[in-house]
Amino acid sequence: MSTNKGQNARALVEPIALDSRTLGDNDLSALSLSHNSEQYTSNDFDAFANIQAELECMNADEVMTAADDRIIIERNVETETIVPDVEMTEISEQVQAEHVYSTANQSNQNVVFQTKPTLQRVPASAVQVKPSIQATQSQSIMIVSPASGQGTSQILKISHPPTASAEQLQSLAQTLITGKSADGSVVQLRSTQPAKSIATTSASGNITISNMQNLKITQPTLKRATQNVQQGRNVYTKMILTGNQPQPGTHQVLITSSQSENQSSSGIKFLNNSSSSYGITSPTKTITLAQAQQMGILSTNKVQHILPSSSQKQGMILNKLLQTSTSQQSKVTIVPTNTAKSMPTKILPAPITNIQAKSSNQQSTFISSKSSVQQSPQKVIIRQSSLKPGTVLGSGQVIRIPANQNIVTGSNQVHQIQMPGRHVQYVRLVSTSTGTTNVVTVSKSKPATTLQTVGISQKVGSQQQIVKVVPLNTGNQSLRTVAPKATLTSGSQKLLIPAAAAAAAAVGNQSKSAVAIPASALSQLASGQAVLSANPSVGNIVVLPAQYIQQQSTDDGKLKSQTTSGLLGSSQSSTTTLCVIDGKNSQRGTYSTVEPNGIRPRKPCNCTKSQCLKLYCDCFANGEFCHMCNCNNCSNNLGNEEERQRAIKSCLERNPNAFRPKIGKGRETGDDIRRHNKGCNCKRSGCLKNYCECYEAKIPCSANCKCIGCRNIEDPILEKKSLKDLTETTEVRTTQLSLNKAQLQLSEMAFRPPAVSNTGTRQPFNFLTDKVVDITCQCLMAQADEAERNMLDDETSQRLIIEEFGRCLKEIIESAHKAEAT
DNA sequence: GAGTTTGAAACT
DNA sequence: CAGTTTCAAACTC
Repeated sequence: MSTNKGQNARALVEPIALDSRTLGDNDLSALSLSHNSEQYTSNDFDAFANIQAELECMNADEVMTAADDRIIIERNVETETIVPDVEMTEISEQVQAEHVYSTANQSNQNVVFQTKPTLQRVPASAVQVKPSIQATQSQSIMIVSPASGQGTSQILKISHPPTASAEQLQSLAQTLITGKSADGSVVQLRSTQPAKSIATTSASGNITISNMQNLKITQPTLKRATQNVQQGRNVYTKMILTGNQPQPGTHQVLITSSQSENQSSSGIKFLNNSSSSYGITSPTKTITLAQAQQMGILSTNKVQHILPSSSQKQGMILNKLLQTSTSQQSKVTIVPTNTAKSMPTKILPAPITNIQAKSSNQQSTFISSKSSVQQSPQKVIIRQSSLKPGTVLGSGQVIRIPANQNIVTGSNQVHQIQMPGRHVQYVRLVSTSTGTTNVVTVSKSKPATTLQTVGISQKVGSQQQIVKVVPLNTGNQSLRTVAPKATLTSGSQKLLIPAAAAAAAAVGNQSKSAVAIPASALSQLASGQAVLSANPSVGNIVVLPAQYIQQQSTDDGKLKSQTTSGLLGSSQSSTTTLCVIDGKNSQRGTYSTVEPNGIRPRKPCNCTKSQCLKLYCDCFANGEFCHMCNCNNCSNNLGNEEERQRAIKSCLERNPNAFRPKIGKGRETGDDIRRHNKGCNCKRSGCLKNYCECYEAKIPCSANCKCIGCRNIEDPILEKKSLKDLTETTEVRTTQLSLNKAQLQLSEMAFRPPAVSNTGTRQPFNFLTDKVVDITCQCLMAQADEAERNMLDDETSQRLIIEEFGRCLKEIIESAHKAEAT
């Protein structure tokens, strides 16, 4: 295992999408955990995952070599701390049952499993458990390789306390491996019966065959891991592996499965009840079903991951993976950790200051505990569920943060913002090697989920820099900002992004549909600026420097949380907005156009009377704080959070969907055609100006619109034309339609002559009623208009009009003859 | 940059 | 729910 010392912290936050279809608001609330500022700097970390699972899909021959019974990873291995993703899909047969498996085995074990490529079930004969000779660490490695020896092998690393017993490891491994059903869609977290099927080759004699069913079932000892079961919608089954002797280093493994109404979901929760710090000395890692899913162990279908709450009020909402069933085999995402400089991955942005590099005797093959936190590269990744499994993210440690995780205002914290009906926002923050933080990815969130903000603190040099990420509402603005309307370049504030960073961002877009922004670029962004991702699949996020929030908090002293339910817009509009506030740039009222990397600052508002607390204000409507705007008497800021919340509430009372995106995707056809959810009401613009929200969003008006004289129709031919051409073309069409209509009316009127004349005979002139004459005149006028529009000379125009008149007369006469015949 | 137009939001 | 007013952005000059 190579190590990369000196690499600076790297933080990636990848979005994890939540699916409202599988996870309702209640469900989210049930899973919601709040976080305070001390969450990651105190013993609260103890509540987080303690078991690290590392899977890596690689060729069996290159995976590892066994030397002295010690597993050596010859390849850079990334460590990942994953905050459980939540997905309500799989049904667990164990409902509301919590099992605590207590063991007190002090021996450390390295376990090697071999199973079938499908990993659906571990054949008894295929499983081997090999204790590591140098079992001085609390980590075990399981190699899952195809029984045939062909294909890719997967490494499952499990960090566990020294007291972890072989049974625990086996059970855990077995559970993980058996977490995939035969069809790849059902995840069963039931306690497997690995003991019966596991043949141990352990020479230590510590490994015994245990049946998990025989384990002591107790009430969960994890007070913080409470799961709210909401009326049977989501029931979680917890299997807890815990040490009998709570002590530093003792770890608990909580495997949680949930059951929802229509979909069953499973989750694995790893909890650490020890009081030991979440430091390097006891690297902990949590693997969720989502992770397992992504690693290929589990099906990509519907896996729910749940993270343990850290404290009584600190709950962590699990992210729900949105991935639908994919026939594609999941690959293991390999994020090369800085092997030499790698540091234990933390769940969520752990406070770097509290992490001490203790080169413990721990021999984690995957995690290097040598580097200090400041020096260790740290990458926080909120993984977007929609991403294909196996996407190579790059090197660095990975931290997965649940999309709906609550974040309490404070430095180093992850914020959760409850957004009823809104999508989860994703942010990937990547710190460069120089210690700067990069906002890499903002992904699209799902409705009926909660938004989360992520605060990441990192050391930049000797100064710690904290960046807060606040989800934003997407909407038309984002759409139009992305639109090639780059007309405000002059005088606009520049978003300086190094070319290298831009290139990196481009690379990120290729693999992750993400936009990378170097910290330096972020620092250059004016506060309140919105960085939009050209990627339509990303969500909106506002990044606020911690100091800004802190300052605001200090100013009014009442800033507590960024939880603004309903404040932030959902991101169905599938665009991402990053609002980076660093407080450094004082330029106001300007914004730049879309950057080459698709990032664009937010446009400032100019509100004067609304205090930016009404939907008139785009900032407010998009769930953003006004910053660097031109507004007057603005209350859309942290200093007026109370008032702002009232305004949000008021808006939601008037319209519960007030903060939902106006532009959605058509569901009926299953395509991705965007449409205005509410529709426009244009009357005079013909829906051909930006007054029209549909036109502004570059989408044709739909049946939802109540516009008058709409010309914003979906016509591929017309779309290629300019506005002027479009207008003219539309006029031509209108004229032709009127002409055709008049002609049709004439034909119909002529064919239906009036009543018989007094003489009893039907003469042609009897058909020349006023109506027929009127229609004939309309035909002639329409023809005249058409000739004029075509810029025809008078002679030609007259000829056409006369010809039209002749046609009318002919039709009248023919109609008369038909009438006589009848 | 001032004034006008426009349509969404807010209000009645 | 329809009509009116308010508002800020879009637009024009």
